[in-house]
Amino acid sequence: MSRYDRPSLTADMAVFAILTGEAAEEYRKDPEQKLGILLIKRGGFPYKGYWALPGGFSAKDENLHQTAMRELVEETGVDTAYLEPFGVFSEPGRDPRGWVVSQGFLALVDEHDTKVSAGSDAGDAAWFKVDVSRKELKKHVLKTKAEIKTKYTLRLEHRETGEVIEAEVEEVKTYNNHHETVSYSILENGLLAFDHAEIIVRAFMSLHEQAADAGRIIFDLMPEKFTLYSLQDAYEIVLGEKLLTPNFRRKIAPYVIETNETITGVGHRPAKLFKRNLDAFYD
Amino acid sequence: MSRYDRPSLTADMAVFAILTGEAAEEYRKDPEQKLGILLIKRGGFPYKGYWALPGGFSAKDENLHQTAMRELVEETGVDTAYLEPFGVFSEPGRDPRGWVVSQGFLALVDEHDTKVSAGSDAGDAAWFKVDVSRKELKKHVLKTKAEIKTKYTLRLEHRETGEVIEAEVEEVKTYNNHHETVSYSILENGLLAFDHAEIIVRAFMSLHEQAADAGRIIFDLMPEKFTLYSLQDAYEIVLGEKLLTPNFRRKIAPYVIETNETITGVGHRPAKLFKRNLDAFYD
DNA sequence: AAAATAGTGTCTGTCAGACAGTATATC
DNA sequence: GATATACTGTCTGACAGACACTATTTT
Repeated sequence: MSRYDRPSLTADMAVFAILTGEAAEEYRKDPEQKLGILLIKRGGFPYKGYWALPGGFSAKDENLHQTAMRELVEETGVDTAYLEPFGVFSEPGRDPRGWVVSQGFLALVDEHDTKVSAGSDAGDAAWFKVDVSRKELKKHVLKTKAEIKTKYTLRLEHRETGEVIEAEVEEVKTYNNHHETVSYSILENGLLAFDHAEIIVRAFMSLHEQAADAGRIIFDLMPEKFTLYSLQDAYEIVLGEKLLTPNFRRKIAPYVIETNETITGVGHRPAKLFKRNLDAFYD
Repeated sequence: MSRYDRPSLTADMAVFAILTGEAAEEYRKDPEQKLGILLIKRGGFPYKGYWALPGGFSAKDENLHQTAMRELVEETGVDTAYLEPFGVFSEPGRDPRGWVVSQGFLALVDEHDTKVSAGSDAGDAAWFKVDVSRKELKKHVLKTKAEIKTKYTLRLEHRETGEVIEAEVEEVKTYNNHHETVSYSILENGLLAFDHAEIIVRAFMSLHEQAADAGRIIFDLMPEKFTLYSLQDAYEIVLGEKLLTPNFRRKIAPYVIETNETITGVGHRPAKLFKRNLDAFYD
């Protein structure tokens, strides 16, 4: 055993939340909601001054899920989030300090539960609005081999300062003898540390995919009580497309229960508040 | 950095294939097909004489996918398999030799491409027929918390010797404040080394899930040319249920192309051979 | 002809997509 | 009453489930 080198092991977390915009300018319109991700400005080398995902080293006496949970509590104060591993990042050279292998975690939280206070003291943790756009670059198909390149452009905007980070990640799907292989490479890092541009893109893809499949994962981004429109908005943000209200409501009806409360102070007819129907979540 | 302990890192592979049974006794019936997994009898301590998944340590200059591919070639001779990471195993104490973290890979191969020769010399690598049965144990639902326990019974049968290994793994899904957490524990190891009972069960679950969703993953278990019935059989084996032939064919029609060959020597009307329709796989 | 598998046509109910319409709060 | 959002009813077409039927080869 000891003749093998050993890597350091870390858990990196893509913490997503729905960010509610500031009160709208147009006096009666609803505030815009966006998908947000939590990033931390690095204070030390390497990548000093760059933005990175929250995360940290795993200790010998804990599993990686515990590592991630521990870091999440430290960074956000949240202790009951949806937390799920979505990929391992082990490319040689991904960390200039040496051999570091990272487990990526997808964490979904309700922003209001976090203690990442808005505009906190020069704080090094901040919410960024996330936009991921996808562009198929080329299909290259031969007899027994095919290659499809897709470019993902990641745009992050600092919620308070407006600072913008842009990064590009390329996905290559190779079909060799009908077997699919996927690989990623970073084309442009922007001000993101390490390979975190790739981790963020893949975390978003994982979120998107799960939302498209079962959908229920979106509830983990919502507060305890919510309106059906804010829920629909969350779906639309993650799926990247508009949904038709009647159809959406028909689909999620089994998963929600009406309360007898409504929202207030909105300048138009107030919406009813709903909560999750727990029973429907237990398959 | 150096003040942290470091784990050893390994890739463990659940190599699945469809095993075609011996010629049937009843003179004209088709041979039965089963799902098979490749296991290796451990020659050294710990767990000497127990069966384990093929796998090995990752080296500093390769990523985990390369580690897995390297091991797969060594063990089976196959170099173009479907190979996909499905989970990380990092529970403290999972390996008595120390801190070992393992990335689990799902590998799907066509058995006929492998060099794990049937009944090879006291060989320490062997195909086992796999059966996983699932039993929901209990639902325990309170106001803000729920717990669902499910027991998975794994039954492995050595293809040549008939040796049977039985293991049991318990899955606990906890819903706390509406957030799902899943954890696994091994109830009964049988003659399986380390936590490989859990890895095998979760690999099977991953295969099952992907087959139920998109379905196309099943093609990775098939040879280049196949009959629609053998394809349906593979689906049925992985999904664990019978399918209706006309509906199945309607569903997979876009993914296959008819050749003008047929199988021969079957004692009844021979079936046409089909191959994959590559174009349909490129989303 | 019997056995066994190969393969097709079509009815039906469910459900997602689309759209038209009604309701109710604030300003 | 104007504005803005809240909420509902129903038509339609696509598609999965079910089943009845025909076809073709070997023994």
